[in-house]
Amino acid sequence: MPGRQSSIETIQRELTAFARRARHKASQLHPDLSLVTYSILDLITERGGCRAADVAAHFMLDKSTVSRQVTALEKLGLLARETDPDDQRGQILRATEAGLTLLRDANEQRRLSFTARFTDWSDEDVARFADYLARYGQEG
Amino acid sequence: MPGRQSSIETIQRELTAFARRARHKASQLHPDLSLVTYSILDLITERGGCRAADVAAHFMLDKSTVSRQVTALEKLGLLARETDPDDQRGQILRATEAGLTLLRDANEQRRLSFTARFTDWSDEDVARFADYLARYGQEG
DNA sequence: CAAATCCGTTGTATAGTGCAACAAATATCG
DNA sequence: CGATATTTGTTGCACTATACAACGGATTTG
Repeated sequence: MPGRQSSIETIQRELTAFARRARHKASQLHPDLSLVTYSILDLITERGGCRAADVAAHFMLDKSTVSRQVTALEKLGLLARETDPDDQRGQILRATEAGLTLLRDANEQRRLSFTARFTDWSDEDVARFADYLARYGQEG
Repeated sequence: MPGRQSSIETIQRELTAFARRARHKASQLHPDLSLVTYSILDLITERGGCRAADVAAHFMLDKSTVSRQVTALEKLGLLARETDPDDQRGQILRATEAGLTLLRDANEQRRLSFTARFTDWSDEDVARFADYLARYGQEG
């Protein structure tokens, strides 16, 4: 029996290892979208349009960082901004058609890559693993 | 019933979210060691001394990156290099006493931080989560 | 209305990273 | 054995992601 403390160490080690590799893999998976731009595009799409400040808060990024990433996405034609009619300070960010297409494609490639990793796993194990991760993510 | 595909999407999303935040948190946790330098110090200690090429391979980093991180760790007095007597091209990297002390301290802080996150979890759930993560990490 | 606050941009600095070129040591093969 | 290839690490260069600070415009608050 491994014991709780040793299990926690395993979790820590494995999650850290994953984090270290994530950017590398993300860029390999889809060269046009970094982990961050992908995440931004995904968030604003999921929310049906949101503001840069929301993105910054959600990802714990500085607003200047978000501003630059958004500018980059806009230059690539993947995202459009419009001034919020209710508050002229803010902008509402939305993915363009091209952005949505790319996002769908990126999601699909990521899905395939992840799916390949779970070929040996039973449906039950996949479901439980997902539950644990969701629970972990929620608590922090 | 969520279904296998949707579980895989959850896993993907949660792991991605974790990766995004990991560096940020790591630097908050211990300002002297970044996620990468911490990982390098940990690896060479766990292996009882190893070479820069091994580090690069293990973390999928370019050798130049490792070279610079190792230089930085050496300048901080956390790590020492000695030429490998069996192969004068290579160097054997080892943590110094100061490096070991800092590593132990960083590990302890990380342990506390992780432990706090699992206060609501049963021992069984923690153990299963660790098993899943280890299994996931092994297959890639 | 004046002051404080919020939103986004831009200037500046830093860390992390990869690629390419290189030098030295070692391995391989004719 | 000797020429060539490979491995190991360093350095120059470029680029991305990031934070912090200063700013200008818009809105809220007192």
